[in-house]
Amino acid sequence: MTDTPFNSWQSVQEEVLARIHSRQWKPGDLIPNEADLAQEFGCARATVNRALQNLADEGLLDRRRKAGTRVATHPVRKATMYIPVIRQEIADKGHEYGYELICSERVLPPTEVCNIMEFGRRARAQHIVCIHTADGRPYVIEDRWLNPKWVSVEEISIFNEISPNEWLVTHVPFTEGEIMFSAMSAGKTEAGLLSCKEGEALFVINRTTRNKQEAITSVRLIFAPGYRIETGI
Amino acid sequence: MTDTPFNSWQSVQEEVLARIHSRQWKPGDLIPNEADLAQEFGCARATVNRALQNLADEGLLDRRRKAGTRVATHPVRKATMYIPVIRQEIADKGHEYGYELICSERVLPPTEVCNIMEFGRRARAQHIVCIHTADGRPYVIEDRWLNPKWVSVEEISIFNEISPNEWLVTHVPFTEGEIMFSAMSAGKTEAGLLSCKEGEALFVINRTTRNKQEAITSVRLIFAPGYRIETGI
DNA sequence: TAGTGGTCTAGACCACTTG
DNA sequence: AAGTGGTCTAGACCACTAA
Repeated sequence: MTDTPFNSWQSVQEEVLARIHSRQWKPGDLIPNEADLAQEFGCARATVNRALQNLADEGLLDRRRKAGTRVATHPVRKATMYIPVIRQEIADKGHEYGYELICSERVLPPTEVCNIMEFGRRARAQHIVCIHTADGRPYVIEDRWLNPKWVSVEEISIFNEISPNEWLVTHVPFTEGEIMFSAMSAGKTEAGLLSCKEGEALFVINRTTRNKQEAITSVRLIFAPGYRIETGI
Repeated sequence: MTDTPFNSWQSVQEEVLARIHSRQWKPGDLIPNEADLAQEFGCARATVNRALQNLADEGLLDRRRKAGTRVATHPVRKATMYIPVIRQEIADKGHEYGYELICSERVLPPTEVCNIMEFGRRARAQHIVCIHTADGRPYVIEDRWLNPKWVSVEEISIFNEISPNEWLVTHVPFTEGEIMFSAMSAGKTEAGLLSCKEGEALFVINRTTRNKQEAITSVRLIFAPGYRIETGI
């Protein structure tokens, strides 16, 4: 039992972290079980559990029933990226937001999009291209395919005023999705829309959202040169 | 009180999710307090708390004392990217891993690096450039600066055999860090090392790790063309 | 100042998994 | 079979903050 009791799960977590960082508990080491730690720290087991579970969620501990808790050998670095609505992202940076609809058409999607969204080959879908600007400068191209089942024909006219990016968030719920980060060279089209040179390196986010397996929309966001996305570890 | 009791926090979470997805509880709505939900679901308040807290962590609910719990109006999409050790990432994809040290020198870092790592302007640091290959093809360039305080001169020779990326994980603990994703065009150097054309778009990860504020290392990972990083939402 | 979420406790039972 | 983490409960008190 230590002299100062650890009466909050945060303080327990800090103590455990300190022991890991000081290498008193090294990667791969088995640490004492919850009951023993609770006694040592002078708190309830649930409190220890909360702390250890949190550290395990963050990837610093490996826990298995019966096998016990070990310090992770390869602390998988989890980086959590927050992906805001584009209008907010621009406003948060202190710039004036602008939006322009470039094109809206109901056509047969390319097979690549059909595959991702699991569409039949003969169904038309809504294709929308628009651009978001910050202080008048192009910020990102939004190139989106919409499953018409989730957006009625009447609703589509709203995209003259509000970006699909923003409208969908509050009007169509989703249950799962995938997201992908990559890089591409600006072609003639992108260079024109983003007013940059052909061949410049652009940051790209692809995102598909679904409601109970069924695809709602698939979007490709092509950012102007220099864009980057940051977070803490 | 519903007929079927919800006796696990997961089932409570599912029920709450179902109500959000069915728009019974819409974005911005105030939902009942924990005590009421506990009674309705026939479980303890702690169980409801666990479920709601988890949903709040995922960004689907906004919770504030006294103000209550609301369905998030702009469900901030949190994407959690898992950043494995490069050797493992390549092995997981079923390729044969290779590693080559390109350069290791103790020199004055450029001011850009000094700023990020908060170095004095006159202190030398260890600069290491190496390359990771998959089935013999260049996969990623690792361009790293090391704070000499954390790695002794004797230890540096190990990087002939093991990449800093892998060695650091198990030998030097860190407490915080920043990570940044971006895109760049291949210059002459990158094109040479990655055997790609000059001007191709490359995906880049910058990462700095610290131990109690003090910078340990700052690395830039420049991936071969076509690299992308994916995750679920 | 009152209502809400945040957390702790002590005890209990269960689920998993290793030896 | 037994040890470990995972979770539930009921009750309690606390911390924050909107009204």
